[in-house]
Amino acid sequence: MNIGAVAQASSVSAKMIRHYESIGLIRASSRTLAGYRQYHERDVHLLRFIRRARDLGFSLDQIRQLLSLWDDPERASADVKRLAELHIADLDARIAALTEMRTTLVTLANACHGDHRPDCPILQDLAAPRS
Amino acid sequence: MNIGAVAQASSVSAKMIRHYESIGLIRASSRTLAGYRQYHERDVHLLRFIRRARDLGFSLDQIRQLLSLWDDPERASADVKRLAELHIADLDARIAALTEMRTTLVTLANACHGDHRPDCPILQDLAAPRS
DNA sequence: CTTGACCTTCCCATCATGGAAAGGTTTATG
DNA sequence: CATAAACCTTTCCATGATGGGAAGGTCAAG
Repeated sequence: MNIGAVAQASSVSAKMIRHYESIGLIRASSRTLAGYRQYHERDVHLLRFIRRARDLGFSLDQIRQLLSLWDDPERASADVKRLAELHIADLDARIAALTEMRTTLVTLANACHGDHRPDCPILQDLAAPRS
Repeated sequence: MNIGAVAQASSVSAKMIRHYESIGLIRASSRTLAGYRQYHERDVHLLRFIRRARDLGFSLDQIRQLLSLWDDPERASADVKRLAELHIADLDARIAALTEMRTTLVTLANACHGDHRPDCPILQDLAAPRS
């Protein structure tokens, strides 16, 4: 399989496959005489794993750890769970930060009459000195 | 005031003040003979405005628009409100995406016994082909 | 044999921020 | 006055994950 075929099969762009190779997240594939990368079915599995982990918000560094656990038949599920829980805590923090922004903004937007008048609590809040 | 003093007073780093100047978000300040940037109290207000908007998650591009509305005594509050509501929608989308990741991960983590055994639903899910 | 669809590498851009280097200025202190 | 500390200046580089595009080589079908 050429890179385009694996890309399509794994939903990871060719661009990203090359990038993952360059940063050592995946091993360099073999090449044809012309220098084309050659892939196999197991590479599709690997890339799908990566893609799925990305979709769950894991960073490439975390994925690196997940992959090494995936590869290790001796792994303890506790190690995987710990990684997942760290990531959940991270998601929680981000969600909380965004939610706080949202709450403040909604309050401000509700206070803004939103008509032709220049008077606006949103701008007033932005301009107010914080204590 | 030198840049360090404004930075402290506005909670915007000197680095960022120079950057905002370079991208035209704020106007270039006057300089001393030695080339030091000179700022005044109103610059502190401006930078605090920017900082506050950043804290609320507005992008620099959105802040550019907010600033031009702030500067415009003829603005309609509706214009500000519209910007805020667009941003709220954006926050909602991001919160929803993160929450979905979180939900999935929590389910997986709960299913993982998290002990010494290698057996792990989290890795199984990551490795499973998506339909 | 040409055309189009692949592939290659390399460079650049995003977004907001920070680090560090190499050098000039100002201020306080011995 | 000399020197050191604490400023300031510009310029280059890095982050994280991704994409765009250029310039050029390869392969398969018409």
